[in-house]
Amino acid sequence: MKKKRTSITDIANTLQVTPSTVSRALNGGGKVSEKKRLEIISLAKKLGYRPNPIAKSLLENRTNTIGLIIPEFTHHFYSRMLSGIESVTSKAGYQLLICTSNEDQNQEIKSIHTLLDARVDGIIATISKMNDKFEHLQEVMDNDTPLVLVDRFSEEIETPYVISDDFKGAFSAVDHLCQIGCRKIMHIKGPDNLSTTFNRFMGYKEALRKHEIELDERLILEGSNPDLVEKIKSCLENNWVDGAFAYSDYLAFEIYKAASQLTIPIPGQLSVIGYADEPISTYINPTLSTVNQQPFEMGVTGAKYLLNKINDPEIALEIKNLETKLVIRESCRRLEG
Amino acid sequence: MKKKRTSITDIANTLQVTPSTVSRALNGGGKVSEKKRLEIISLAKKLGYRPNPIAKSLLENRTNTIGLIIPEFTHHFYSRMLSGIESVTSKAGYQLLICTSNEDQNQEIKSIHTLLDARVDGIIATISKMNDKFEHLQEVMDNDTPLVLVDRFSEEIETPYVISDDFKGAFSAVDHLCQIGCRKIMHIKGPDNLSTTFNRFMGYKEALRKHEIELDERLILEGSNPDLVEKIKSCLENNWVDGAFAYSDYLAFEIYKAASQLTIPIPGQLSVIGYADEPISTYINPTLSTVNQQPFEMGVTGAKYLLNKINDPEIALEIKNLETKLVIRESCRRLEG
DNA sequence: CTGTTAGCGCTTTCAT
DNA sequence: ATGAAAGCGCTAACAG
Repeated sequence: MKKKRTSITDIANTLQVTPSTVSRALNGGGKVSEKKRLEIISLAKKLGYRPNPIAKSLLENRTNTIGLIIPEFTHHFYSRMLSGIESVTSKAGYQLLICTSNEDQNQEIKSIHTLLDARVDGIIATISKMNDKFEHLQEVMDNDTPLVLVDRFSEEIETPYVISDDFKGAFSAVDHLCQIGCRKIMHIKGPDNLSTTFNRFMGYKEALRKHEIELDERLILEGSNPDLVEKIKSCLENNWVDGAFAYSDYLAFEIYKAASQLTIPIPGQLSVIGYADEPISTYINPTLSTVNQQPFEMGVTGAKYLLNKINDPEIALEIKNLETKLVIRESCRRLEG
Repeated sequence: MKKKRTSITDIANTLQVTPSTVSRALNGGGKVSEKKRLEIISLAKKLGYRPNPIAKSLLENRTNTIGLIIPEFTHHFYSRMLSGIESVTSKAGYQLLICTSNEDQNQEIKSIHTLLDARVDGIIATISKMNDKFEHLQEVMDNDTPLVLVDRFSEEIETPYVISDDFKGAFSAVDHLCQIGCRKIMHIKGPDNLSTTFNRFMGYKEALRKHEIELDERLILEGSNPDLVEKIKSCLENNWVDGAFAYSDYLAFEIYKAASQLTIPIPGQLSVIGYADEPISTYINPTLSTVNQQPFEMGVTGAKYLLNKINDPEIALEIKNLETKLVIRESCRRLEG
């Protein structure tokens, strides 16, 4: 059985005073005679007294806890975001209650209820890929629990967001490819239904438009395609491609595989840019150019905003579109001739 | 301001019964007339009643919360471990309160107190690299809060552990190098003070002994050395080396760099094995042989043990030494001639 | 079957 | 300056 911790009443009893007095002495606030104050404080220290935040929570209707829902832990992106969030919340004296959704909306709904039940003071969440229900998020808002959504955006739910400017990020990548002379630029799309997939595709198209390159439907591939590598190879073999922009660094790596199988040199014949600046991009050969989304900053920004909203619920609703950074590495080179 | 949630008393009042009755109706236990029971349940549903776990915690002196301390989020190893832990705890209806130590013992101490204050039902922790104080862990045990230490071991603290069998893991790696004909095997050590560093080094030595290879001090390098790559190069240049075992996959990658600078082919002239099976090992070229520590399993095992201990504090103290798996990839090849 | 009472640890009036 | 009392939401022991 868990040992009973010393409570304010224990101190009160041994000192022949009331709990109220002890509470006042410990919290500095009220008036207590200097003598008693010192007595109480020293006994508290001796007994290793630590206030029970649960009792306080019950009283104050706040828990000093932030709930967090992320799809999973293992992508570097989320780890970094988590670090960013943690760095802010821990400094502010908040604890983190973390749930994962595994990209499953039902689990997301369950997690929301868990967090709501736990009476967290606020929630930071990344909605799962497949999403068609929004009542649970509405529930959070109806409950006046501050909510900040990060990374993924949905038209359906009106709440503060911290997202990455995928449109500009993709645009800058493809714009770069064009500037170094690519004219036949492949794009590998991300999962359906994701705002990020859509926006990166839009950025791609806009960059082509700017450079007056006509969109070639044959060069738009679905990342979820089971024989993606074969599809890529067929594009490469037919010499349809001199540049590629992928939805993620992992999908860019698939391009590497295809190119390697056909012994097409990167960046000699093909320049490639990925997305997210995952660690993989610095390990593969040649090192991969990519778009950094600043996930740590995203976490920091989201957490700070949430804390502000907790302290001032009337704070203006904001949608922060974080700048991305184009990181050029070995996988891009100006086309000769 | 946060909206007041409907409480058991609210239901009691509107239905002209007492809170006890409502409690009984909702919890199934006691005897309540069928009629009232249905009335209460339906009203509870209508009002969206959700029990307040905080009140229950106060009463029962348990929180259904597990505290977790890890060095950081971004290493794949910890992410996987975290996933393993989460998969168990969430299924068992426990929440996770997560703190990071950033490998700083003072932060670790602070985190322990945070978790203890939060009255978590148990703690899973990976102690930080530099550690010379142990009172905080003792405090946890004195407080009768079940504690399981994972990944890193310390003689100083007697509690259940779930660790990876680093000795055997290292042994199997170096044994393999010997079997494919390596006789001059370099080792790059991990951080001082870490049980894992020590044990992997021991495994290395034992494998050499088994194959009657004399230890060559010149081939033992410190991973923390700022000009590690230069040191490695000097070993390679002098032709002292035909195999290498590194404390981590990242350190193994340093060997790749050195070899690449000297255009020494891997695995043609040099076989390399890393440790941990981090994602990097499948991305680099050639793909890196390594020792998989099964971090997910480690998390699962630690969490299960902790839950058992929470339910039965008298459970026998155990030190689980998880098996590792040698993963052979392209970076190893039998030496010709 | 249902109400009363008490209490988990703490804070906050309101008296004294 | 201090004590008494009430209450946060819930459960459990005890009376009816």
